[in-house]
Amino acid sequence: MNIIKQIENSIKQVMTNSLKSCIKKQLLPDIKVTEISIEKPREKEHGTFSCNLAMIIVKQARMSPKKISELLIEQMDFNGTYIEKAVSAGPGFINFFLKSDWLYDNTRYILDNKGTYGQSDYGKMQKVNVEYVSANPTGPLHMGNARGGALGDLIANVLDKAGYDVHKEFYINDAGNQIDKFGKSLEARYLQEKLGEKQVAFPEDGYQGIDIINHVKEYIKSETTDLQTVDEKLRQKTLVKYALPKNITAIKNGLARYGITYDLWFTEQSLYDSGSVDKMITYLIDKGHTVEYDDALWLKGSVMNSEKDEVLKRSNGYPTYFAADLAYHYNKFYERKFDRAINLLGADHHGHAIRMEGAMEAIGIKKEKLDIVIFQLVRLLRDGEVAKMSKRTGKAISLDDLLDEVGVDAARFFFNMKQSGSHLDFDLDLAKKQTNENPVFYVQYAHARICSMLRILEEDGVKINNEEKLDFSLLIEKEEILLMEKLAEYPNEIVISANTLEPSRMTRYVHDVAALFHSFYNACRVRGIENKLQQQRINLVKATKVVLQNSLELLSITAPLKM
RNA sequence: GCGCCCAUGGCUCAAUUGGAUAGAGCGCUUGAUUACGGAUCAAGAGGCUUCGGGUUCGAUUCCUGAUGGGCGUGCCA
Repeated sequence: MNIIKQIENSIKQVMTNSLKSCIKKQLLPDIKVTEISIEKPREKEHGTFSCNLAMIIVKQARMSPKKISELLIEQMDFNGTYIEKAVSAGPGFINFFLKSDWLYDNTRYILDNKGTYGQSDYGKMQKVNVEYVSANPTGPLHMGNARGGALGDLIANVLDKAGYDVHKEFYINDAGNQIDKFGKSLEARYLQEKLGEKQVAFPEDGYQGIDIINHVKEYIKSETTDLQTVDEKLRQKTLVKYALPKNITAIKNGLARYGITYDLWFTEQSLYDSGSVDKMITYLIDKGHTVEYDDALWLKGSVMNSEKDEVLKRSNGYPTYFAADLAYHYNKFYERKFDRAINLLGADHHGHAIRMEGAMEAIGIKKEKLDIVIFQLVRLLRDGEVAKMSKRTGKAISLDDLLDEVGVDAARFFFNMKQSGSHLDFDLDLAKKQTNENPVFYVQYAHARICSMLRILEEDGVKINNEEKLDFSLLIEKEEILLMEKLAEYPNEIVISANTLEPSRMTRYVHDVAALFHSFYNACRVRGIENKLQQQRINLVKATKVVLQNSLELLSITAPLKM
């Protein structure tokens, strides 16, 4: 149940009926309305919900919005709703004030449902494929992957709770050019180990990372056959076959530590093995979407709204990453029948994203079915300065380094504090601080405080499991009402996040819940008060705990019992 | 050059996707505990939403121009 949506619908119904009645009584001309929108006003004095219908139909009604709103209100019938009154305000808004029952009912609902509170059927079990991180397996995970991971995982979680059938996927780029490069880099390091560093040139565009050298050293320790004498191709292939699975395992372990697991690790190579890439290319040729020049096969720019053509098959006969990615998307939509696909990409890939979106129609997929979420790049800050290198390893800071330094909870929270479109400065010092400056601790403290409160009450001999007939009618303090209102917003926050694919609002939401709880805590005592009120407050505290737990779980952040 | 993204108090970000008096956190100032965890709370100061022009009942939001920044513009992925 999503009580906000439910009430919005009931208000829409009231508005529609009232409009009909106005027209019937010829108070208003026959007005056509396509969509009535209900909003949540910023100001408390403007009610719990408001509607701007009167202002929208000004032209059709040929009347002042103020007058229209008054007519509409006169014809309203609130029977069977939570509405207490409707008031015309400002330029012509109609503000709705609700009876407190809606909050009491919802709080009861939270305790009846606990872990499933927040779940809705908004998505109607549409099959959605969410692909994120998909890091190059030629090296360790970097900060872009870390942000994409936290964001993608939260998007997947939010869609799941909003009632979509979500599949989480990692696309392993284990074919093509960069694997060649990986092999050549390994080979060069191998020969350098064997013959001396100066004797063998390292490829100009090779992978410089120390992890390549480590792979080779380990390989030499365990090697049975000396690769110096074998054929170049076989040597590279052998080294790749040794090192690539190790890298993939490291990525899997790193992400698992980060709290991310996938339904499927899809390999690019499988698209070649099954002939899907060739089929894709043939299909595009048949459709007349391609053109040949400079010994290469190109996808026409015109079919993807681009000025430039895009290479599908290189002059050396190898298909490009772009061709494989088209085959991959064909696979998602046609072979696995997803209704929707969501890809997360760093801003450094937005060129690819635009071309992919453009090319969807060319392979027979409606472009609305593919959502590419571009997130801006990350800067790490330490002592107010940009931090590029890890202090410990001297290399670029990897996900593992970050988790060692600030922990999973802080990383997950910080990467989701900002909208994907904005650049993100990750303050390492702040993430480590165990003070009120750090929002993660603020939120977790609220949860720990609730736990310790309930523990103490129990030690006092107070019954804290009194959920048979839940009554909240004594909760009338401002702090109690505000807290209950915030708890009621939870399911809708999830729906909005799923809808916009912008779930950073969830970190703000959980922070708000914590803040309102702390206010409540300071204003309303629970311990040592009259029994009836005490029971109601205990149950409010427990409902708060449920919402904190659920939203922290959504973010993959722990909800500590004490700190 | 062209394309995409961004610009909001000192700092980091919001603004229900076009709504009412632009909100939070940090920092700053003042105050609160013989009581459930002071890792908390209450209050205050701080804004020409980068700058022009346009669209309309109404613009931080949409269009357009300028300025400043990030990224892209490969037979890389």
